[in-house]
Amino acid sequence: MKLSDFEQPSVTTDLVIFTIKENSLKVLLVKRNVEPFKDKWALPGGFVRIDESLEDSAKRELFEETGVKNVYLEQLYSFGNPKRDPRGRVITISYFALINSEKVKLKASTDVSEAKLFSVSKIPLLAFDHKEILEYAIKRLKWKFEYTTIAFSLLPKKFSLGELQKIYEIVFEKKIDKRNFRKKILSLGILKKESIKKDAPHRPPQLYSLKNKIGEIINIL
Amino acid sequence: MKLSDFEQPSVTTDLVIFTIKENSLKVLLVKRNVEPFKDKWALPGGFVRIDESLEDSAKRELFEETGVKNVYLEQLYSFGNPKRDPRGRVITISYFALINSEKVKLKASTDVSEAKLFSVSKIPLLAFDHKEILEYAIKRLKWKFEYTTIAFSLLPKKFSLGELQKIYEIVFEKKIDKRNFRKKILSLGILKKESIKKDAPHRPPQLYSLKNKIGEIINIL
DNA sequence: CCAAAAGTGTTAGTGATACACCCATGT
DNA sequence: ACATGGGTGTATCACTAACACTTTTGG
Repeated sequence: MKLSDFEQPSVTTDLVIFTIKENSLKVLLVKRNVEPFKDKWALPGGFVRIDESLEDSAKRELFEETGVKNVYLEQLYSFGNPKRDPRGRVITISYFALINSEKVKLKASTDVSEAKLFSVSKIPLLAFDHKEILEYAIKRLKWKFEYTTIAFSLLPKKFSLGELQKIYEIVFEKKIDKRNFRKKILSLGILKKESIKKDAPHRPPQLYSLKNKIGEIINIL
Repeated sequence: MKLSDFEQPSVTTDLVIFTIKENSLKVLLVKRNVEPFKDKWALPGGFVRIDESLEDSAKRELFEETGVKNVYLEQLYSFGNPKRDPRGRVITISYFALINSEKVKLKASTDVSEAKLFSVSKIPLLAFDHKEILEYAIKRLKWKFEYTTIAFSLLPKKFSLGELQKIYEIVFEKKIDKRNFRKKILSLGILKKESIKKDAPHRPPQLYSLKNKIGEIINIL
């Protein structure tokens, strides 16, 4: 039996890139300048090259769109409805990424006229089945925030508990009790005290850093 | 831009089919009778047809191997290391299924000389990267047992709490306190009392059924 | 002295765990 | 009568949730 005995689909990776900016959870979308769905917004993505792994493909596209590397990236789900792309059979492996908005340099790449961050509450019509992918990603994001430490990957090395709490409040769209939040985070035993921040326009906060190495995500179930 | 501008990989679905039999968690493996990995054990799977969805492909293969339909099936993860198949670029979308062993009729299909259930504690060397896929599936299975009601899909419509507990004990490989287990399950409020089982060789148990429709999995986080 | 965010404890309720004996049936 | 699995309650501990005031700084 040879591989060529079977019709071969095309395979892409698509990325749901989240960040927090201006007190809101944002996702990166690109405007397509080629058919199909020309001039429509879509998730960034592209074809998997024949000699790269799925994760490498996702990392490459992430870098092409945002200029960032070494950020939180995980495989989300694979979508393969035979009709999802009008050009023919295209299967996509979706990934989601979390990046610190300070580090991003948005670039429109080939096939794309514009790249922009959208609040997840104001998403335009999307190409292909990207609405479904995005909704799935948002669910997973919330879940991961609740049960792991991925939220920390949106912060600089040293951060205050207030900054951390703000991120949670934005993602869950609700106020959190400060005392309970601090108690819970500190009881995890994963933070190291750093210096006290200077030059705050109010009482300066205690800064913390992660004890384990950056990017190591732990489960707190 | 045309799809054919990109080299197209082959795409398969592979299945991790779990069941419980003889007080042990088992997984279905097939013995390959073609190259590569001829005469080696592997997860059942096959190429995705050009006009079927990923899930339909998994369902079709599940049916071909076991003769069962309408069982618990979920997408697991996609594996796409460029070297995972010596024949060339093959990306696989893995699925995991949970079936009641009473309903299974194992069939060796094309390319396969034998199909057999193996205890997860006694897995032979596997073809491709199937060991990795299986380990991932076992982790997910345990997680799902802990936080959802998938365990019920291994039972007949009417079952006793003892039968349910036994399944948990097999999957987690440890004894569970009977009183606490019953308290927790009953407090979920998802069970309906049925009749009392007759013809038990000991005190006959109260039978229960699920209030919601079969196959509906709920989260109990 | 005012504004703005940081920091701090206690109580009540809920869910998890540990634990041992009697019951109903078939043989 | 015995073997087998079915069935039951209580006490302790850990975690969660609700709740308000003082502190430190810059302007």
